[in-house]
Amino acid sequence: MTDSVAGPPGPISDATVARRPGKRARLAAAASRVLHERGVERTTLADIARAADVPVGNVYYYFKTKDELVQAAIDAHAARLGEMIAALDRLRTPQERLKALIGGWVGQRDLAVRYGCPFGTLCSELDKRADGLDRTAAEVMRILIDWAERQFRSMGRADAGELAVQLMATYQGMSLLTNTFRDPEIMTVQGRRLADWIDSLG
Amino acid sequence: MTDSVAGPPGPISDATVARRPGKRARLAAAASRVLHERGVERTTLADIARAADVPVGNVYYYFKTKDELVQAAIDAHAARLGEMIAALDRLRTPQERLKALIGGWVGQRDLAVRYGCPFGTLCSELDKRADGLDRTAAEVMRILIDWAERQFRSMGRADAGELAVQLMATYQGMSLLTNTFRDPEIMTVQGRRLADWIDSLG
Amino acid sequence: MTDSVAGPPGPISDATVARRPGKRARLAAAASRVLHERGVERTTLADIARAADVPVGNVYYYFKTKDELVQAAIDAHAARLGEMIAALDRLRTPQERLKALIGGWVGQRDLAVRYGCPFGTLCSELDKRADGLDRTAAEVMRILIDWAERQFRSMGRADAGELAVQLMATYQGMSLLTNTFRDPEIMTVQGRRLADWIDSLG
Amino acid sequence: MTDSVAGPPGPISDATVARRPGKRARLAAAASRVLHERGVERTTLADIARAADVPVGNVYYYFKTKDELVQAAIDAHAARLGEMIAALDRLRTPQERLKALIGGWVGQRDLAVRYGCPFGTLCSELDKRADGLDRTAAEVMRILIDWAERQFRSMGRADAGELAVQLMATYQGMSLLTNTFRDPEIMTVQGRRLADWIDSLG
DNA sequence: CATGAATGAGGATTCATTCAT
DNA sequence: CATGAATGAATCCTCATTCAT
Repeated sequence: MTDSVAGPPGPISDATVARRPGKRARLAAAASRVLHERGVERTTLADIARAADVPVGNVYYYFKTKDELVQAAIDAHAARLGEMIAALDRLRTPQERLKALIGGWVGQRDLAVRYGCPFGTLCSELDKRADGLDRTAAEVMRILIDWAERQFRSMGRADAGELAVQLMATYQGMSLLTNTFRDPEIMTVQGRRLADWIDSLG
Repeated sequence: MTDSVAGPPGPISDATVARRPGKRARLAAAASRVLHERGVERTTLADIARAADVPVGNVYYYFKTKDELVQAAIDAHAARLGEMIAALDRLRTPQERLKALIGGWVGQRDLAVRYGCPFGTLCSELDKRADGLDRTAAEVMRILIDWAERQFRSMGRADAGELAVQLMATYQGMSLLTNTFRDPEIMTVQGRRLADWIDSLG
Repeated sequence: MTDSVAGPPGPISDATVARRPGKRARLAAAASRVLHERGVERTTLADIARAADVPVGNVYYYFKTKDELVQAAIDAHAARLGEMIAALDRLRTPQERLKALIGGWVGQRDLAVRYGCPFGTLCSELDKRADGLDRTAAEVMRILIDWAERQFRSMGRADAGELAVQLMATYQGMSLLTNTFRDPEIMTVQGRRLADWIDSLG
Repeated sequence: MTDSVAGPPGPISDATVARRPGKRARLAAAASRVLHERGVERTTLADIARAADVPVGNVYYYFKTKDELVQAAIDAHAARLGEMIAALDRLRTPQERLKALIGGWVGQRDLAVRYGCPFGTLCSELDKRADGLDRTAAEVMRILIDWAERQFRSMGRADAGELAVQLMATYQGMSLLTNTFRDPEIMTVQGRRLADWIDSLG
């Protein structure tokens, strides 16, 4: 999953990397950002190429279709998610970890105001497409829910699965409302309520 | 707001309605449905015309642009929302009303599985567009939040506003997850949790 | 030629005229004006119908095609031209008549600034069309040139025909430049030069 | 001004020109010709593409809108005008230069018969459009008037400006009448009269 | 006669994808 | 490997003209 955002296809030699450092990664990163900002359907390949400072015709050397670029963006999200989880796991208690997660969400409230949750909006749009990208996106979403479930479980909650879904649902919903009403306060207030809720679970 | 889904343009006489019963309304209804199913960007005017069984060229007699059709779909949502609220208001206590609202959401879980919340996905997509449709959609979303706030207030809650946002956010998020994971159980389970939460508020 | 702007088709009874006084004439007048302002190709039947305050569907009772409306506008020009010539003919000398003609042109300079010569722009556009309307327009243009030729002839000029063409050409050209540069002064200055030229011819 | 008819977009290298010799220029030339023949409004992009032997979809690689194609046609006129003026300036006296200009007009009388003055008809049509193309066209028209004014001034005429406008107006008008009456003789006769007039100015 | 409504043939424009060098 | 250029299928929208009542 992280492989596909690492380098060009084929045997990765130092020479290749030296010649074109991270052109593929740049495209994946640009795709991730632009797809969030403009939405999947409104984003053209030219948009992504421009954002990555890669000539349009060259994009197809790295990604054969637009779908593959979307897939790369999903993978980029997965990679970032992995890093985030690794960082959270360094904290002591599950409560701390969950509240740190929530804190991260609230910290990104300005992005939510403008474009909503980077991954939620993606899932929402991908559902309308015939390709199987929505399944891949679901898998990535599942990673975080499973992680949260583990936290709730280690807090001794028998309904850990339901709590994890509730946490993620509330986050997705508050991101959507924050975006709809262009109001960062929604993130702040609901984030605080979520943290209190975590504390109340014992 | 209901006007635009009622009849053809110009003065609406009985004769007119008798001659062409609800072609405009049919288009608005079709727009509402198809936009939900396929998403705003992927829906073509031909799609809507076909769904309403109206020749493509004729659509423009009723709606001058695609945007106006989207607006009509928003208005249709607003109208349905108005009816729903009127029905809910016939119930005795705010708790009953809120739980009836939640029950309605859960009852529509199969739709959520396939396409997500009809209005949330619309808001999410409209945000990416330059036109002002997202503002109109926000107003409609506001209506239900304000209604919920009134219920919480009449339950004596000082934090009624925050509770209303939380309720709506959770609904939006659980719809999104239901859609993403194609799992109606999410609606059932989270709906039950929401109802319990209402009861717990006293 | 004037007949076609007078009344509805079929036997013209007083009753008919009384019922719908000048609806056809109103359409012809509106066509004449709007075609000048917007140009033939950019003018829609709806534009003309609106300007004449006649329902769109009703236009076809009076004019079966857009071409017929253009023809009616040409006829309206011819009618006005006839009246103008009749008025000019009441003046004493050919010099007076020609200079009155020029004075009339200069008096309409604000219209020329905005839209050019009503008839010249029409001739110019009609030439690009496959229909025979350009021939009709040419006939109308010929009327005024012939009239001018008669004036020059009665001034004793053997080259009356050439002078008439020169007069009309200069008028058409100064109208075009006035319109292109949006400068009414061009009409005033060149009008004065034309008048001086008339005087210089003896 | 000549730039836009020179080559494809982006930095113009010899290699580029070698690879695709003048496709953009071909489109501009085709636009210039077809717009004159059919008029701006009646010319479709497909017409121009066909005349340039370029696939329709490819036109947009060179010109983002139809307006840009019109602009390119204007620029092509400006370029030709520049060449013509350069050639005229090689003649000895202003009288010779002006009469050579008139001679050129008369030499193109067959084109005038069929379609009118290439630039005058353009100015006439562009005036009806909301875009700013009419202003650009006016600038090009101004170039020739200013040049003529310089000739009249170097002939010692204090009213050089008025004379220049008169010259251009007469040309525009005689082109229009030539086109309207489909009579090349008008160009010949009025051209001779213009030449005589130049001589009479001393 | 009157008129709101219907119809379908274009026309401009966009864009994912492919190709030639 | 790189890249400007090419391609054609869609899509939104307009409008003259016709129709039903």
